[in-house]
Amino acid sequence: MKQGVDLLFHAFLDVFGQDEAALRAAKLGRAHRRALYFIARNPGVTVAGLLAILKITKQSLNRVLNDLLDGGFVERRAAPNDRRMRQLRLSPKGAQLETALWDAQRPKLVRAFREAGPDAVAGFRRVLSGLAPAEKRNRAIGSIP
Amino acid sequence: MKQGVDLLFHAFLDVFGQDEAALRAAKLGRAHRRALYFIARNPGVTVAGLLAILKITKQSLNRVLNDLLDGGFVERRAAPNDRRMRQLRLSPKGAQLETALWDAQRPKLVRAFREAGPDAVAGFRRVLSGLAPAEKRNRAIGSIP
DNA sequence: TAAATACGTCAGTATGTCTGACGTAAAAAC
DNA sequence: GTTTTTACGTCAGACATACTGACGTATTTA
Repeated sequence: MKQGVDLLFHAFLDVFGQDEAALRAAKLGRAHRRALYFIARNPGVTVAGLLAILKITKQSLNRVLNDLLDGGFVERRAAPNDRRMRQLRLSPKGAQLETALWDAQRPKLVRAFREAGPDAVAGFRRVLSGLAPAEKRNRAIGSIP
Repeated sequence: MKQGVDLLFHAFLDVFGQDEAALRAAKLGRAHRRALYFIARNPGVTVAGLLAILKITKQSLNRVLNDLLDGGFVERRAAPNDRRMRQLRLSPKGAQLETALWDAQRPKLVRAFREAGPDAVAGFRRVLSGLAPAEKRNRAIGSIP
């Protein structure tokens, strides 16, 4: 079982620990990359929703978010039904960056998934779904499905 | 595929992001916990070996390692065959802490693994093995198997 | 109108990590 | 047997990320 934890650690480093040139070019760090990724995954997610995903504090997110807003990577606007909430989505510029970042790490994932085979991938998902907290197994709270 | 990345992120947070009371009681942080874990997993690992696992710099590790040495959680001694290398292992006190930490997170893993079933676990390992860099798939360089 | 909610921000702090430079002991190369 | 390389330790300074706590604002709900 500990072997599984080892693997989880290394795989996570491999997927999320990369130091992309495209990121540094945009003067962004890994925290920005994660935010960007989950905004892309959950277009229209609210600030509270994103906080729940990233599990960081409002203050921590705000710094990152302001960088992304200042850089024009993310757009923020009031939710139509409740104007207290702010919905977040990628700008075209942000989407372009996200695509570039994703394309850079995609081959590794494709290869791993294909080499393992569909049954292994199904098992991979089942185990990780059991590990991740129940509320987070699907899309984020506050996102528009 | 991105769904798999989402899962990996949340599962990692769940497994490695915990803020154990036992850690704070020992005045240690998550970086110490990771070092402790991988020393426990690779008894006799060298400093360079541990660096390769954690993928941090020598200076970063040294601060963490010194805390662990000062606290009496880890023992360091020269390798018999090459006295330039230092082998790291847990002290009884360190092993005790590691066991306590592990026992705290174990139930979650046991449950996830059991609920998913052995085939799913096998798939989980296959996929993660494909994601993790090849050199790290087994035990660490510098460890005594 | 009053209270609660969702968010933004200011200020200060802790943690974890980095680069760069320098030093030491031991092994390997010559 | 001297020189070079290796493996590690350390000092100094910096940056990135995240935290706690307090306070302000707009908007919705009671």
